[in-house]
Amino acid sequence: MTLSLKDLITQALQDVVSDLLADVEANKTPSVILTRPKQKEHGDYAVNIAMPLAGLLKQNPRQVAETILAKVQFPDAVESADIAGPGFINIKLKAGGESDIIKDILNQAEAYGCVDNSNSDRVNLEFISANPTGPMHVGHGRGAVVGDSLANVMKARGYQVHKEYYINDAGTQIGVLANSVWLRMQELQGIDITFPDSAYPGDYIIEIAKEILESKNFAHFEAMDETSRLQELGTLAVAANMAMIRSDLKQVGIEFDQYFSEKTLHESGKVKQLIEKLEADGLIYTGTLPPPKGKEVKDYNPIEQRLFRTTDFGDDVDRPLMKQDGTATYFAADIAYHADKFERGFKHMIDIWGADHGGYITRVQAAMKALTGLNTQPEVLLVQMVNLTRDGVPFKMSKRSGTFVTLSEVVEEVGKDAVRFNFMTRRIESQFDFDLEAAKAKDAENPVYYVQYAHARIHAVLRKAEAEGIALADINDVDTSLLTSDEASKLIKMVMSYPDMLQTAAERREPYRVATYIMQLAAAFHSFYHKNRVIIEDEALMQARLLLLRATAQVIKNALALLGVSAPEAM
RNA sequence: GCGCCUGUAGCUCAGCUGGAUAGAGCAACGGACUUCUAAUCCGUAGGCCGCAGGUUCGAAUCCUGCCAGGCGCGCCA
Repeated sequence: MTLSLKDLITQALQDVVSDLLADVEANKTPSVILTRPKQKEHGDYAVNIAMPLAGLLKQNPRQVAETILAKVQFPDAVESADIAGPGFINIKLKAGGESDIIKDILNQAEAYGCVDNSNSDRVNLEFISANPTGPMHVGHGRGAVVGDSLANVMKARGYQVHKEYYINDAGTQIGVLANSVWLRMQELQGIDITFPDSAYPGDYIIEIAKEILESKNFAHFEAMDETSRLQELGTLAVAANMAMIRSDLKQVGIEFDQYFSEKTLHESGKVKQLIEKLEADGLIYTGTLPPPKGKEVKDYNPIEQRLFRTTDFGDDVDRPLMKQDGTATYFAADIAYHADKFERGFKHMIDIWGADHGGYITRVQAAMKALTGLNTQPEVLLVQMVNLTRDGVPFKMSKRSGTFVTLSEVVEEVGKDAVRFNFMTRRIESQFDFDLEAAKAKDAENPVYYVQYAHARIHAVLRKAEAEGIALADINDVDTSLLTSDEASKLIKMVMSYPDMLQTAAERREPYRVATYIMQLAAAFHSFYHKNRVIIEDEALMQARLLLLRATAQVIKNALALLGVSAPEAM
């Protein structure tokens, strides 16, 4: 891979900076960062390197900038470099200096923006992990879409990403599920039952009960003792729910590399072994936890139990790994799970959790630090809650009441593309207000149509050109330096910045940047479209514009693909 | 009480890890279709960047303290 013009300029400046600092005792050399100025008058690139340097060299910034400019050897494509304001260096490129890049875009096609790096560490990306006790709701959907897009973005930038779904198929909620199904089965047999508040009320439970009764008759379960009956029903119900979840996921275009069952951790003895190891390492002691803060605890009775010294590794309080009845806590299984990932060779783990699990981060990280000695494992991304409204009226989602809105329902109403794109338009740290009616509306409020329209519009122009018998010139014969209008320059800059944007999105785990970028790119195109007619008499300029359009369409398509959104050629 | 997240235009949100005059969309107002898709574009108006201090050449961005909202805080998962 050759260095881009931006890299060459950066390098040229960096060399001078190192040179200047050679005589000065500096702890670290400030790095040169080229930015795109907002104002056009400030040139194509701006560098602020003179400012931090001024302090180290004990000169004023403008003076430093002058020294730098006197020494630097810029590449030929640089037209001029001027000092401005408090000490910025504004760099102006020769006309068309960068426009050849759009040829690269077409040559690279689907690969534009991607890097190949098969030597990179493997990354385990765990997301969604919704309990297999019911269908996924829209809140899960946000995590799902964010996780899948992040995986795509990171893969594009050379990470080896392994997508994993952790199935919480052990624990009390499975017992509740099994019992709920059993009650519905009895009900279906005409037996009079009372359905307690503690059971899952959703209609899908009835569906599962029906399914089970179709494959095995009622007498089979009736004859069993309660424990084994609930065990078998739990297994069947989990399988049914997971099938439903997988189908929901397929509907939004998400597939996992691996579904990992919590139950297998218990059955294989991994959880037990983990506790034994921690005991052997002297990380567990007998103690009593203080009462929880904040809320009134009615009948708090202090219990002496075996506690894991997570506070030694940054946690707020030590954590129990075993319940009073001797079974493992969810936490114990979760550590075993993360330890298992580590053993499978993943030194790098990313977990995407809902905001309601925020309090869980420090203890898992503390536990993994204790087990592996690594400091930053795992990385946890918290996705804030989704607030559902219908025409502005809050819509509660609750599995208990059974009135929750499923992801599947929303996808059916709104469409996969709209759901996926909309969920990506905000940073994960901000809560998402999702209005069902607004999301259903196919109007300008839905940004996905805006960007898809840009793509379709380009293809309309290309179709028109074809219909008029205009042959696309060979890429190498097109003179891109003819693209000098303001709108063209902006559009070129946008398509050029795609790889940088992707890199930032991957490094910072911020896939929403892709969505924001596409909207900006689409805006730059629409603006160009209105001011620059493509199919015109001037053959050379027309070919240049056609090339730019093709490059733009390619970038929109590539970027949308990362978000799992289609790029229609006609709308 | 403690921890995490958030607070930017009437509304929904960006703001490229400290840069130059804080930007979009929606809503409001005014323009642009006999010409490649008006699901679009152009313009006008709209801002104590929650509040108060601090750090420095420079702060929406970093630090501290408040205020407001969300989430969480026993052997639930």
